[in-house]
Amino acid sequence: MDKIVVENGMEKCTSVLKKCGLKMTAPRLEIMQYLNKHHDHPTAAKIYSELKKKNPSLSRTTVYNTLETLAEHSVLQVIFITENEMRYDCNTKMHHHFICKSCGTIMDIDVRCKFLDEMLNGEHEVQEVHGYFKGICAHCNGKKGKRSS
Amino acid sequence: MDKIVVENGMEKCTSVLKKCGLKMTAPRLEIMQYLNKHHDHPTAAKIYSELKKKNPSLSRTTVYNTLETLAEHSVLQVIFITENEMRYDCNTKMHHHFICKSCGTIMDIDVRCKFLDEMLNGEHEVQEVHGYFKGICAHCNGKKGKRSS
DNA sequence: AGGCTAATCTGTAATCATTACAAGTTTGAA
DNA sequence: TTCAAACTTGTAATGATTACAGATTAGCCT
Repeated sequence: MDKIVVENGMEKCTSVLKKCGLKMTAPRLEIMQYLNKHHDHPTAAKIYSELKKKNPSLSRTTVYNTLETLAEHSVLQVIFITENEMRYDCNTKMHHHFICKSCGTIMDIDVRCKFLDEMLNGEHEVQEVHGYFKGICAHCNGKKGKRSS
Repeated sequence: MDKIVVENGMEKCTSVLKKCGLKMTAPRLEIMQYLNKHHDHPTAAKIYSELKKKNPSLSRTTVYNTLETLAEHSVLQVIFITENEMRYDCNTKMHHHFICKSCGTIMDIDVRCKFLDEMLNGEHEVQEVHGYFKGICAHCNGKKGKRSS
């Protein structure tokens, strides 16, 4: 495998791995970097095919293993918004998503509704909040709305 | 296949099918009835295995086809809250779900947040809203909360 | 710097939910 | 009753994900 090259901006990734007690490996750094650069909530297949180009020895299994490991350490979030495939998001704050049924863009939506605190705290112990919306985004609607990265 | 038996409470199902321009068949009635009776958001596999007991000629494919057809006609809703499997809900009103990480119970949660109208209307065209929460339900927490069916 | 060991990576094969397809069956209308 | 379209059925295919076992490596220790 290629030697690990610490590119600009990769320091954050290495410190995250150290904090988690995980070894610093090329696949991990590459996957973390990819997710930091691409906020389009890619699938494992997309990540694999993109990274495979630069690192042909990369294994599909490694991508799955790495994503699972990083998710376990809360370095990234798994979301289910399209059928039968996991998507990954390095934004680990509680937030919702909006998928455009026309172009497929998946956007983050910050949501902080009172109902969560009011209705659920004290009764259920909420540990994760996920939400998703489907429709046609402003961009596809021809309106002036801007599309997220 | 067995003759279609219109049991008590099945009239609603037959009228729904008629309204949708769908033919009245045993699998459809059985699946609709099952979902009307069981609000635990079953998977296709669960529905299949349960209905197979009474109707051994039932095909897995039929269950999938029927669920897809009914979803297309908005007779039921597909939700993704557990990994890699679809779950079905005959409650077609916009609502969210809460899954207990301990017992697996999936509960409906009515949500009507202003943010939807305020933040999205006029820019994105929202057609579907889904949301889900994960945590430990009141029942598993030993609190007095009641569990939905 | 060199050696060691647990952690990690890799490729192949298995799993599991879902879908495709083609042939047989049935509903509902004429 | 007849018929065509709609529907059901079983088998085979698909595609994402996981299991597994052997090869490799990061990071600690000396």
